[in-house]
Amino acid sequence: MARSGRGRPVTSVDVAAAAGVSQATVARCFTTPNVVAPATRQRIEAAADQLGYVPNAIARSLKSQRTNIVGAVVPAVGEYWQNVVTCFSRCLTARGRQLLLFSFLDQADVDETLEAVAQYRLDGLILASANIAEAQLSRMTQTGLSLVAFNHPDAAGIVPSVTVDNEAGSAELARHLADLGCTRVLYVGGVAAASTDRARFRGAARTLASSGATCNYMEAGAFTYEAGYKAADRVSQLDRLPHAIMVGGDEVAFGLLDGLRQYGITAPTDLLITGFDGLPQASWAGYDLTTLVQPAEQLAEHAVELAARGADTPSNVVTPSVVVAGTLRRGRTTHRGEEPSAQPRSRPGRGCGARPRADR
Amino acid sequence: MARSGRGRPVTSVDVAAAAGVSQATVARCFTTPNVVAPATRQRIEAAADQLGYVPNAIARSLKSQRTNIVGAVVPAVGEYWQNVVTCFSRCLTARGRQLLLFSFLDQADVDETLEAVAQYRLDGLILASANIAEAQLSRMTQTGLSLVAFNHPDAAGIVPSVTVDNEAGSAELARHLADLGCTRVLYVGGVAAASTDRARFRGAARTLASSGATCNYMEAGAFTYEAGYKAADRVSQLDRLPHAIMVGGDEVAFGLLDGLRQYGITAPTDLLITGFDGLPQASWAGYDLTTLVQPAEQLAEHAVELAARGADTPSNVVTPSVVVAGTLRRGRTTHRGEEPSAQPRSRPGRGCGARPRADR
DNA sequence: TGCAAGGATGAATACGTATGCATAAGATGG
DNA sequence: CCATCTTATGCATACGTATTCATCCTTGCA
Repeated sequence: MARSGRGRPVTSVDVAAAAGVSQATVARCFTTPNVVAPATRQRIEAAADQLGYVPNAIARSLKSQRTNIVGAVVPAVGEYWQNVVTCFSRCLTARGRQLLLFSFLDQADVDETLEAVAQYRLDGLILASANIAEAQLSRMTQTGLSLVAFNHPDAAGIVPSVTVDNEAGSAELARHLADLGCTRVLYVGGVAAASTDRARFRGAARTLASSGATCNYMEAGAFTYEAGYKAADRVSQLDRLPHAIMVGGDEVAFGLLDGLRQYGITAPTDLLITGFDGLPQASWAGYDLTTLVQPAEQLAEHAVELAARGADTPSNVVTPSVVVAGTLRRGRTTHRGEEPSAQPRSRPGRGCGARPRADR
Repeated sequence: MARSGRGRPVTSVDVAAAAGVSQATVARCFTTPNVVAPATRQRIEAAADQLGYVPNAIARSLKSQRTNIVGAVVPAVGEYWQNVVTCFSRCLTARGRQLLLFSFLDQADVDETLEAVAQYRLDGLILASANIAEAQLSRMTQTGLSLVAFNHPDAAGIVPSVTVDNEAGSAELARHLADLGCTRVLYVGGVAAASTDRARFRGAARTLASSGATCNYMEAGAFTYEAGYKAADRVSQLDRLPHAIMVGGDEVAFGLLDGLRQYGITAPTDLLITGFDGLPQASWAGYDLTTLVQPAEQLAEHAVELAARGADTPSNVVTPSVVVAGTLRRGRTTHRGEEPSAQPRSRPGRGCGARPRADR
């Protein structure tokens, strides 16, 4: 963005003048280079280089009606979300798009945020939160930009949605516990109102019931470490400890583990513990948590794909919903028998899980 | 972004027609409402509401030459950065601006990224990385957009810079150790080439030397958990264990702690350990690490302030550099004497530290 | 009643690029 | 050698808003 002689930023007009061609040719040189003669192109590129010309994406967006920007509305709290944001950014950068990020603390801020979002004519918008109101979703559908709900199973019918298979994943964890002989299980959820939380509990309860095991529900109140830490108080006051505790999120599980330790309760000695998400820390030797690893990179890829697609595709195609299976990670917290292995496995690439295979 | 009758998105012209006024008046109604007559304004607002008109920020930006968007180039890895990004987003949203995020894995991608950045005429750009080349910084200075270096002490002379006081913070940690009687200290840095790493080691070495203590340097190789975990191998092979290990970053310290435990070495029994950054996990009961808490929110506030300011201010003012003091957090890892306190202090708001005071 | 001042609005233009249409020059074929 | 087709380029316009200038109407005051 060098300045031209008169202090104005350099535009394609300046380059055109310097190269002795019309502005239109300069524009073509940067969008469809193959339609301009090699000799001319060289002259233009030389002039552009010398003047320090940088195409103006704002003007380009105004004319072409596409910004090449995808927005993401994401909760401000939690390791899980921070990881997801990073994946979004990487996926978008990889396909030459930019990420406009909105992170909100309070659910109430979302309305305001969405209003601000609408002003920028984004190519797509990823709504990443398990408790955006369905009414709000329907309203956004009207606006014509391609929405994608991330990690919000209940939105599947309304807008294109991308989630891990919460119910199946939770069922897998439950089966793992049942196989280990657990018959009394406690499910510690994050926020009961979250659709992810409900789906995970459903999967656990269903599987355990079919094995003749019981599964009570307790709400931690948030998907945070502190919530888990505090939940430990209530757990310790139970008449009898359950055989196992399934926790709705890894971060909550960490808090619960640390909290229970204050009461002299440890896993796997006194009870077994599982998490959900597969955060990097789950692989850390300090916790070594059994959990369901979300293929974050793969999920992000799908979300970005759907969000960016909307820019080109007409809206007559049906809204697809993607559900990806997670992977069970067995850690020390459900490891009955000998002592923990001496060397925990190396941490799997920031918890991003398996990369999407090229052939499918 | 509802569509008008002919399928085109609704523009201020449509609203003007519906309200029986000119487009100019509609525009004024959304930018300087007080100059339009109350009655007219009401008519316009009604028409806008009914048509579902949303102002087009792209067009607005093209005309007004300011996008209201601030960019941030941030490393894709590490809890520390994820936390900072969240703070950026919050600060920007609070002042009605948006965050365009670029997260890079490989340092080599930065060049490419910066090129893409330049196309969007951002109001400001925050470069958050301790090892962006100085040559690159100088080059960016030419472009006229207001740059801010975040967490890159060495950039202070070239562009406006915002950092925690690395040297003083590290000195404070060192003094803490010296007071506890440590005379042989090992400094485990993340990346020796990073200017933050150098500043922190400088502060430690200087302070310890003046107390008659020694301070050797060891490079972990990265600011990650794994790097710390692997560094534990080398530490265990030392002839004599140091009295204390100062680690250049909390995440590295977590890895080191877990790694050392494999060798039966624990803190504070066998040696003392300090970190740097003040990540949320440092307060978790599982680690309870002594560290220097970076006032992330306050730092982000300053960075955003400087970046956003550039949009209005002429560039004749000198480039200021902000250095904010961190806060010492004493944890169990340097706690000589009785057993750990029963109830660790509650986690301080996502490690954002003290909020900026209103009165100063 | 007449005139000046001020307030509200409209007409016109600019921001920087992309693109349809027209045109000129060269290439190809009969 | 002319007709036709292809290729490269220029002209003009549109994208949607902000803003300057001019105009008209209202109001206050003499």
